[in-house]
Amino acid sequence: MAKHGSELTPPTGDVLDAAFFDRETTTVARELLGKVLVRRFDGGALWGRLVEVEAYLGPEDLAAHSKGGRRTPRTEVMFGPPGHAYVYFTYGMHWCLNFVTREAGVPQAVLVRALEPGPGVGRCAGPGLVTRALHIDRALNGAPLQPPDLYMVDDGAPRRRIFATPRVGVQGTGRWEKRLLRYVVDSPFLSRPVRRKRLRAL
DNA sequence: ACCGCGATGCCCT
DNA sequence: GGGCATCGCGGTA
Repeated sequence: MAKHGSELTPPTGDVLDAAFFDRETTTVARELLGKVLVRRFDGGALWGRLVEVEAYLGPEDLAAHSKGGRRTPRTEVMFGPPGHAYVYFTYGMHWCLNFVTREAGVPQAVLVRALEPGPGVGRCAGPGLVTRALHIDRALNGAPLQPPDLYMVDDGAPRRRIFATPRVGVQGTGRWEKRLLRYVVDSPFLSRPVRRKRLRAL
């Protein structure tokens, strides 16, 4: 009996590989919706289905940590190859999980903002909650998105209608704060409700 | 429903 | 030292 995590088996299917992440970041972000994030540790497994993500398009994107090509110890993994985890710490208490996209040298990423939690998984309606529920922290920064520790699975679930909104918590970045780079599917597990009227279908 | 605010620590053109 | 890709709470409505 494992100490932590569920005893149940996570969904199986194709594991998303580096080629999946080595594409337009907005495309990757949209296609990630409905796929399953799996976290294994201590012999247990935790997982959830992605329902909310955001694209960060540095260096142009003034809301991205990699804006202006900023290359620092924190942003370093975003300059690396696609299909790796970028995990950063914010507000003194929260970790945020991103997936690095595009080829090495192009510092872009997709932020995981909300999941529909699998069995035994706590609330995942927000980036800080996702990492807390799945036990994700600095130890996974730079990790490849491959079994066993952390990976994405396409279990063949049907695609759902995708909507786009401005990104959460992005201000003072001119046109970037208006761009529709947050992608969601209709779900009760979003980090914040989306007004039907403002939804823009893709 | 929206709004303000405190917690808390790392980052840094 | 100021800001931060957040969260949960408590107030007002």
